[in-house]
Amino acid sequence: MAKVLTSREESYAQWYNDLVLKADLAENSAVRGCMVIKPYGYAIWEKMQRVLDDMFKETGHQNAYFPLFIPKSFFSKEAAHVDGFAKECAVVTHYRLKNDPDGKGVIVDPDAKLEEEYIVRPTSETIIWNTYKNWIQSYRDLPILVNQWANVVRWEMRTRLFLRTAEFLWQEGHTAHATRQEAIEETETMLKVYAKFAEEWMAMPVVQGYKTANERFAGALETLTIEALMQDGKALQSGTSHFLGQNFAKAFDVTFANQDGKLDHVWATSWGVSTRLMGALVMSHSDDNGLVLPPKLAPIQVVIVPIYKKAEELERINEVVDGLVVRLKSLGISVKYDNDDKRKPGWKFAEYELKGVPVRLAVGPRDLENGTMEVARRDTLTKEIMPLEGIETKVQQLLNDIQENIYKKALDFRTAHTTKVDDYEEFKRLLDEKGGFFLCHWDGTPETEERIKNETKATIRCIPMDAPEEEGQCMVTGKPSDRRVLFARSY
RNA sequence: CGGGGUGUAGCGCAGUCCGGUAGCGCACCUGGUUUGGGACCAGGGGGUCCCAGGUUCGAAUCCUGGUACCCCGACCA
Repeated sequence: MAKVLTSREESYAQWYNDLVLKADLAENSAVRGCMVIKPYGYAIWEKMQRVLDDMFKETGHQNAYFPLFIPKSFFSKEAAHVDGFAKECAVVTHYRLKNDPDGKGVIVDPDAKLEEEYIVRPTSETIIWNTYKNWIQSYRDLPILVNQWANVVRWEMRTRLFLRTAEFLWQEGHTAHATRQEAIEETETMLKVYAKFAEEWMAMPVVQGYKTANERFAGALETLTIEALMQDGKALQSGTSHFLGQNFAKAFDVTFANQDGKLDHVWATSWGVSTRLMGALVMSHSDDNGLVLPPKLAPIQVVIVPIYKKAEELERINEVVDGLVVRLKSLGISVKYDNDDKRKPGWKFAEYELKGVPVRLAVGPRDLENGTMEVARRDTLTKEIMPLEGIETKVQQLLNDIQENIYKKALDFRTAHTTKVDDYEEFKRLLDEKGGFFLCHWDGTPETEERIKNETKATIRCIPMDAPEEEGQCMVTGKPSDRRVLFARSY
């Protein structure tokens, strides 16, 4: 087969880029740092959205929509929040263009300068809390459980398709609660939703944990995260859920009367996942032949390719396949019958492999004679001949097997690349030689964390939720530590 | 924002050192033979050589300035 991708070994970054482009997921646009998500890539995102949206609804949330533009003054009300985002905000200063008096084209009309500039939202906490202020008077108005699907803009220095783009699509949940406890529970619930989505739909194992103070969201008291391990041994933060305490309520003066009639500030959370998940999906499972998609998120789960010489043969194949398509669809399987005469079987095989279609069925004259089909699975690249009779249930089972298998494969990889290390020199050595996750003792100080980051480029991805208590000594300072934390180099 | 690289047909590239009027592969169009892992043969169409200025009889090629994108770093989801 013609190699269309750079191999992972040759250059992981180039492989990723080639794959996103060649599998028709996305491409760079005329706008610096902004991508075009192509129909096939967007179809995957839509599946992600649908599943997540259902999960949000099941946990009691409703969707709403807030403005793209945020008055600069709103933005600056929460000090930590400003610090976190100020350096990467796009700003709208004018509202009109006019013809260039000196010639061709248009210029910004200097007479149309805005009284107050708008920030293009990098996240919506400020506009939302300014709004919630009007929605909340009493404990009876709480909780507010709202999510929005939106685009946001963060003017990044360096961008990579899906992993970091100047504009990206995401969802942001913003909730308001009467008690601290309830808000904390919400934060945890939503992290669990993300973890479940990552593992059961994306087939991507994640570590759930707490961010250290350094890595926390700007304005949060606690940030929970799911961290996934990519095939090149780097971590990818794949979703975050923040306990915001009363910070935004105080900044925007959002109070409510509790059951005792006393005024209190509202407790807040926010949580989000973005199109970055697309990058995570690509880097979790794919190989040098192309994309490998989990069946549960694949836009096309089964593709059927006819093999024929004459038009009469195709007609006979069509008859057989048409019935099968109906049976597969009735099982809820998304199937594409590609009997396009302009492409040949070999071309189609390669194309659907590149695009990560989990199962491919091929039917030719031999199969018509024998009452069989050739069944090929993308994850293992294996093929077998199966009887046509009852093949739809076999295919359904196969899709489940593939979903499980790629999860297991990713989990095995993570297990093999998660190392307990107690010695700092060994940590540095293994970080270069092996990569992956490292479980190490840390003295809990931002200074030590910073030092490790500067010296090794590894950061604390999280303090895992399930980390067992374990007496130990910080690998750098030797000071006491009561549990191991998760280190890695990351995207 | 620093370092490196690249802009030539829809895509991938050669040609640039050493100036002479643009080429290869894929894709596309026509016809035929093909079709169980990216088919083959024959014919054909397609270019402001990133932009602007300069040098020259003549610039894809040399000079000056600009611009866009990619990769590596610092910053971040």
